[in-house]
Amino acid sequence: MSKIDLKTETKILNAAKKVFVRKGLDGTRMQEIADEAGINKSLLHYYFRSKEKLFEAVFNEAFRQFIPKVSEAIESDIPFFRKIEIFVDTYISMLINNPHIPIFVLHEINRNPDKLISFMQSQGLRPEILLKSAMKEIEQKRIINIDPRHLVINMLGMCIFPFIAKPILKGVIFNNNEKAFMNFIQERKKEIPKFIINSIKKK
Amino acid sequence: MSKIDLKTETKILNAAKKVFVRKGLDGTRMQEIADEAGINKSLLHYYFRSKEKLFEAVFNEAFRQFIPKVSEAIESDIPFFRKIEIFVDTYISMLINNPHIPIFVLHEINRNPDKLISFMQSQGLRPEILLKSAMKEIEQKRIINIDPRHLVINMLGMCIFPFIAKPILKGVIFNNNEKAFMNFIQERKKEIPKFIINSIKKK
DNA sequence: TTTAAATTTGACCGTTTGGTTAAACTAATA
DNA sequence: TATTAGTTTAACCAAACGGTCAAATTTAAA
Repeated sequence: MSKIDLKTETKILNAAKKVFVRKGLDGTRMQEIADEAGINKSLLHYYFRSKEKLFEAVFNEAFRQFIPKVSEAIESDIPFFRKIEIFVDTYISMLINNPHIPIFVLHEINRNPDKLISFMQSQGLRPEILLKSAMKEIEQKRIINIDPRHLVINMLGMCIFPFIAKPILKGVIFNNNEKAFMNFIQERKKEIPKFIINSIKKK
Repeated sequence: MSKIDLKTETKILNAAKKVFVRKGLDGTRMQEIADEAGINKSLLHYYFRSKEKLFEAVFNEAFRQFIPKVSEAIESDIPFFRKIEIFVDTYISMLINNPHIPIFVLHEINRNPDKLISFMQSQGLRPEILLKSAMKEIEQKRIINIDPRHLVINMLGMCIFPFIAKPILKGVIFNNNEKAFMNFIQERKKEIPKFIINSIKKK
């Protein structure tokens, strides 16, 4: 099935994702989604009842991607430092493939925090896994004593921030050289784990 | 001069900032700004010609705040680790007072990256100060060998990220307890420098 | 082939939007 | 007081918006 023969519903979802992620809920015009999908505007309402409903379909998928799925690696019994390396590498790789997801999800979530709560519960979101994994490591005195919540948020911040601030960083530090910036992001797959492990390992 | 007697132009700017920062450029209605300022909508166009112009006035100030002013502390000859402590403490304090600035600036910058470049040049934005300060430290072998760009971005990410992801973190980690979350943010003023210094100090 | 259901279209609608305008009001100057 | 420039208001406008609808077209079952 070639890309041009995709089911209409799929074409709409793809187009909507592209436009919503680029322009946000308010900045998006239904007509623009229709154009992007190469279909009539009425079809949007035929398949999804309203702009809000279409947005939610797109947002839910984006949000699901944004929340790292780490259960497998983290719950296994590989060494803790290796888990950090895997997490960072996996998450940054995902962000490279979906560079606009963070700013999109975080912006919409800040605009409407209420929706988040119910949605998170509907997902099997289990952040305790990461935290508990770190706590066990502290108890066993294999890393220094650090609040695992700070540790996890530090890690997430270092992974995600460059994608949100990309235009600033690219402009200020890399003279708008896209290649140099992306190369820098690749480096971070190794730099971030190194930075974290350096900080929390026992001396 | 009481708050109620502020000049109209100031009232507009305050109201516009409040609404723009909360809802973004597209999500903001001129009428809502007028209501917030307690004036007639036409006055907005009397003082600022268009929505775009009014937005730019608000955005420029927000962006100025977002870019840390650190020249003084960083350029002085206090110890490098102390500089990190001052930077983080100062920046997080500013973010506590303006918690919506990051998501606002970063969202609008991603929507229109072009505007950024010319604007940054008009400002006396000098990121090299921070980078050079770190490089000197490395040359003198007082901290481990680390790319200063990663170091700076790590620091910024850890400071800013919690404010952008606040609804998620607050919901997932703190059961929507605002006080607990804000207390956690206060902790980070000390935790982040500790985390960084731990990572880059020579052993 | 006929028929009926599903899909797609263009024309249309009511509302909301940013923006305009002319008139009213205010305050300072002469 | 008369005049004038600066300020504020209500009424209004054209364009853009999300959404509807009936007709046209396609698809597939009978």
